[in-house]
Amino acid sequence: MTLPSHIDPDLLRAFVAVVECGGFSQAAERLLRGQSAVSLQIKRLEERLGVRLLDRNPRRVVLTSEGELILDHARRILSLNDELLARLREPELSGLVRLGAPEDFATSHLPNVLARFSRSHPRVALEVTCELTLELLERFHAGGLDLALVKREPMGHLGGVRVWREPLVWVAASRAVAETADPLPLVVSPRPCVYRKRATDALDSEGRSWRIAYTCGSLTGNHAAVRAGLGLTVLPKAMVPTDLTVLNDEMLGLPVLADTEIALIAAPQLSAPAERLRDYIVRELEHGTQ
Amino acid sequence: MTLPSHIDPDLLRAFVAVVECGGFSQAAERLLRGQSAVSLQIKRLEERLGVRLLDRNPRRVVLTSEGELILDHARRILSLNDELLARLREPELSGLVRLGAPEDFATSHLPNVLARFSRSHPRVALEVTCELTLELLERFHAGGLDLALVKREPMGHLGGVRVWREPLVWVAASRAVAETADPLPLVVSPRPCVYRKRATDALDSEGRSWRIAYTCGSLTGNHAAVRAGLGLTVLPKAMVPTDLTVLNDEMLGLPVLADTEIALIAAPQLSAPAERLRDYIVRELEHGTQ
DNA sequence: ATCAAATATTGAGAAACTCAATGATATGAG
DNA sequence: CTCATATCATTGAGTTTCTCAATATTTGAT
Repeated sequence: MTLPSHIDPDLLRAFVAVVECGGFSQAAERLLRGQSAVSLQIKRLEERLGVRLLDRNPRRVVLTSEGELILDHARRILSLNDELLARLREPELSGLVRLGAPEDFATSHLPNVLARFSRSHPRVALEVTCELTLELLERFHAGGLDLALVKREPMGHLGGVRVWREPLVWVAASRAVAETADPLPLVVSPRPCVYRKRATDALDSEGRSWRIAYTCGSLTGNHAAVRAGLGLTVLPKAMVPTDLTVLNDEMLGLPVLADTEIALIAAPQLSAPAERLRDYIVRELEHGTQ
Repeated sequence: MTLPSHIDPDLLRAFVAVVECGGFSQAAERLLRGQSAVSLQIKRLEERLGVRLLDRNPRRVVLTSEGELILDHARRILSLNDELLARLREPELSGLVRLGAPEDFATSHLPNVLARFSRSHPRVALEVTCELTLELLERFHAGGLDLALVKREPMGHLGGVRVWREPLVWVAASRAVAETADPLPLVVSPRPCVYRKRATDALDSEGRSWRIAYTCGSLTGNHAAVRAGLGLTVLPKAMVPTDLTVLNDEMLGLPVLADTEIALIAAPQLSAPAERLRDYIVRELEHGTQ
């Protein structure tokens, strides 16, 4: 006996209705269908799946263990189904969404997500602002952004939903840079930069001396400086340019860095398009390295 | 024009196939079906949804914006569908899963989840161990647990997947306890307790003096002590017994506490039932207050 | 035993689906 | 400009599947 490759949602709906109503007849009423139809639907479902889903007694209907196993799935499928239809019913979204993001994130993981979003919402204009996290927060709280992706200190209470987590690593043009230099030369973004703080705090707590060798507001500027051998920097693992070297912590006595967390924060009363983008980002990034 | 309430997954599969193959004919081949069938399927889908999904040219097929909007959803529905079927194909799971959890979590949010799991996997035995987080970790690393839910310091690098996050609050029998007493009397679990450390660290960093007034290994024991006015304790917000009072931080000068994070960690080579439970817990708790 | 309440079955009619063949259309080579 | 070609659209017949209404069967309580 071979299982089919598709399950008719109609059958699943009947199944869920029977479970929730506690009987075939009540379910039939709710489904605006005859009792025999429901009976046959359940029978069909059971036949196709090759398992018994419900134990029928004249008094009550109870789930078998296979029924339990499926119930969750069935509900999820139905809710996706409904969501899809609901989305088609509502008019096409249009408007402007102002999104803030740190430059590194905006140039690495974000573009694909935004591109897909934009293709399915051609009348929504996206305005992306790239700044350092603390500046983004300022702008956000001043009402200048609908949504912002910010680097969150693990302790932080900014609220928001975490959408990304990634190890932070030390990066240099070659191992030599870290081996020889004693005040460790750092290449980082200017002052309120989260990674900069993360790096210097970690070094301080190990009593290792450091100095700022180069500072540049632009990410690629910093990459260039590192490439030129001016010093080390700190980057999320997935964003290390291929021609730079990740420094293995233990070997060089560099401190371990806490993971980066990127969280999405949203203004109190979002417009419909902003709300949609929020949901989209959360869902798309949800599988980011946990 | 009224939308139907169900979408035939078969049609969605055809739609996705056309998008992925870049054409009706290739899709037909993949679906083991005639080209006209695919053409009609797409037509039906478009008619039912009331939107045009694909722009057809003899050279290539491109998604409309509505198509983009749906594609994600369609893929998700199909993958749930497949997952459900895959699950039915495999033999019934059986065996033992050893799960560790802190007592508070094990008595609050966990039971429902485990009950549902157990109903759909009647041949899987669950052995739940309640201990303090650090003891759980010890036991876990000694190979004594397949899965463990542990309180994670936000900084922590235990790995694992976060499954729960909840504000931590100060709790007492009445406001009076915190107002009058100067060395703040605390009711907490014995030593390696995460909350205990969280509380005393927070107090220390504000220079507020405290003393341990009562210590008990059992959660309900601690509740009783608090109820009797012996001191304050710290609890996740949702777990405060109704007859105890949550102390509003600012008023009493109590420090703000970082959120609790509960993470699920898993042994390297999980048995099939343990793997299933892991997935189940992650999914079920995924909507816990972010 | 008998009854009441529930589900199961049956057969007929309607609807939907697939196929194979044919029609229509845009693209690019000559 | 014309035509060959690859591609999707349409048509009509045959088949399968679904629903309904009526009827049979099952089960547990009295």
